[in-house]
Amino acid sequence: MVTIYDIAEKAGVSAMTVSRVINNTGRISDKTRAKVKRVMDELGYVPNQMARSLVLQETRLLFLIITDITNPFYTTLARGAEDAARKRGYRLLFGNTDEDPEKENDYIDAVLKTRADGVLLAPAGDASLPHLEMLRRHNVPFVLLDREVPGAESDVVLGDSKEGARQLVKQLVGAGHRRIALINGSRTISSARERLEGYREALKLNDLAYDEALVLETSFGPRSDLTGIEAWLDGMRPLPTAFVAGNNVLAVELMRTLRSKGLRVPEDVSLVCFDELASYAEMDPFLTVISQQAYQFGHLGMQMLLDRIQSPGDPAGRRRIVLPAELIVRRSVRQL
Amino acid sequence: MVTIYDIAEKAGVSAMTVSRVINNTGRISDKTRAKVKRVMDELGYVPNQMARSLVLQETRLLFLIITDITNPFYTTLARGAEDAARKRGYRLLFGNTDEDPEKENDYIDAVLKTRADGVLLAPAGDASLPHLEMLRRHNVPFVLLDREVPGAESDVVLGDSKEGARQLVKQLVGAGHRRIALINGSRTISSARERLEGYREALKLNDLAYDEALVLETSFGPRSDLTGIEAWLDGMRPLPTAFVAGNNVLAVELMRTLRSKGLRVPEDVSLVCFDELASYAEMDPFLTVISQQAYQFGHLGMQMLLDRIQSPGDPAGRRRIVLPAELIVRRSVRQL
DNA sequence: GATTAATATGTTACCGATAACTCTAAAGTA
DNA sequence: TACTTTAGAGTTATCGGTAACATATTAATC
Repeated sequence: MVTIYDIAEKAGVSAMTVSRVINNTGRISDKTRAKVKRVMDELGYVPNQMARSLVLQETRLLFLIITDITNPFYTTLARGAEDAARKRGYRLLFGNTDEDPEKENDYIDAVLKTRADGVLLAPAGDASLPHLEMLRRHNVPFVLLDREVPGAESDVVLGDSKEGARQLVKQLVGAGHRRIALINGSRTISSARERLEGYREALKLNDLAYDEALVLETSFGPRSDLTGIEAWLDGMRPLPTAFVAGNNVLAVELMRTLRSKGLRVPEDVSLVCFDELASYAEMDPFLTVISQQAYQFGHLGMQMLLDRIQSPGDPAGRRRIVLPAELIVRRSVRQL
Repeated sequence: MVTIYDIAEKAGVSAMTVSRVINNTGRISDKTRAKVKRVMDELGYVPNQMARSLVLQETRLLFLIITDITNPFYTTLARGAEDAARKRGYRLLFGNTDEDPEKENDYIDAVLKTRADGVLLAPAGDASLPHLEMLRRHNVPFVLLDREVPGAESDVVLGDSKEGARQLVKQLVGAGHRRIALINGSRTISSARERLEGYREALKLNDLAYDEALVLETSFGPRSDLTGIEAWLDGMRPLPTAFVAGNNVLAVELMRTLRSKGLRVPEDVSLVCFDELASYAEMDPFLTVISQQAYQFGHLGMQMLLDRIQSPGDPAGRRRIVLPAELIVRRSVRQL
């Protein structure tokens, strides 16, 4: 590997002069600068970022840790985060946890070892608290995305899950449904709790009883973790006329299972959910959903993070952004 | 930040002893080891990866550079690559180029600056050649995914695009179609060329004339780059009875445009394409596709890369893996 | 022409780790 | 007992950069 010392020797100057040319600092005569640059080109010099970071105590590296890289909500979010990071000269490392606190722990470890300047994290769940404490202990700024962690007073960008759930239920009730089921993620995840609560509130508001049998708590994905849907369906008699799914992955799995039982949506049962399925859903817009501004989650979150990083002394308290939920009515609800 | 020197001082040993405890090298008495470990825990020590890499000349960091992070083909591929990398103790950095050679150049630059141990690259196109030469010049092992670059003798994992295109056309011809259009990615991309060629071969084999007007060359995505579909459709008289799309993004865009013109698939026109749309496509399997083993692209590619990295002296020539194309027949082709 | 100021460059120390070598004391050997 | 091993540590140099200070020119000022 070519180093500044190689350049320095060949150009007949000191290493410091080369460093100055690279960083455009200090004063350098045009002649020297030209000579150094020529030698750099000749030898194909590329600065060693590690050596730089070591002395500068700054890596310009950020981590984005998400729970499911195949979920379009998160990839869209990732794009938003990446755009914002690039714009301000930071590089972004992605991590994928599959909602597994173990894997998340591995990534937190990587963050610390790498001395990343900050972290954008969609936490696996409440069990992420020790990880956040770890980050705080090591003074690594972080912003949570999509989910809160009780006990961690952190910056966070959330969707309005409770209101979203209310709207979905309201939509169903408006279409005449009275037996409405909910398939949801784990209660260890704040957004799942909020969605359940919104669902219950909306039921109460419409004088519908809450029936535990109509609620399935499973996982937000990835799909291999989704179990028990079939048994749940078989256990409900009579079958609900409508379903609310806590996210896109659940909606898909539920729909697949319904189909395997010969049940069609919306002819036989109605279905609404959180999140768009994919950009491909636009091909044949079908599901009535609460659409979340995935890109904004990443973009705003990244901006908050960079603000924290670039003004570390700023005493400003915790920042909490709640993005509104938008109901998009399509064709998956049948009017009873 | 806590360093080995802090540990050393507090434990009353030298920094080297601490290093030995961390890496489990050399000889250390149980007593000393225990003492050092205790101090490490107390102070919450985390090794500085950069300092380590600097002296070891190895980062255990790999880059995966893909062209579209919102395309499920690539996210599935990414998962395959990540799994393989984790298993062997490497960390993975993702980059997203949007098929833009400029952005790709930025990432190649990042690879070099970071001194990553290797790169897995889905090249933006033939214009990526200088980037590959750059990597070679700096002795960074790399493996290409999904696309070849003429002039670069590199390891590569490909799909059998030509055969895939042949099968798609054959399927259409078998259903009675004789006026078959192709919407494809840029000819600067090897897989687009192969798909075009397979399309032409299959036409010839079935005594159908090749008509340039029936072929649109646009982009494999992201969607904002897709233009000219509507004008192309309007220019074809009569309209083809069937379409082949060069990938999933194109299929979606085409379908959306067709729908906006009041044309339904398959009632009015038939459509087949490369790649699954998303895992969500399984919800309501509809499109007849050539399904590629996206996970395997990433997994095998990563294994090849790690093999290269871990036996650098190995003189073995270029390795080229071609994964077979599998036709999955569903409901998007109408029998004429 | 001597002094001061500005410009251009060099020297040294350090960031946080590890390799290679050295040293010391206790154990083993003849 | 004298000599060799060996276990368990320490010292020093180095990886590739940059900050801070020092120095040598050249130009400006009186």
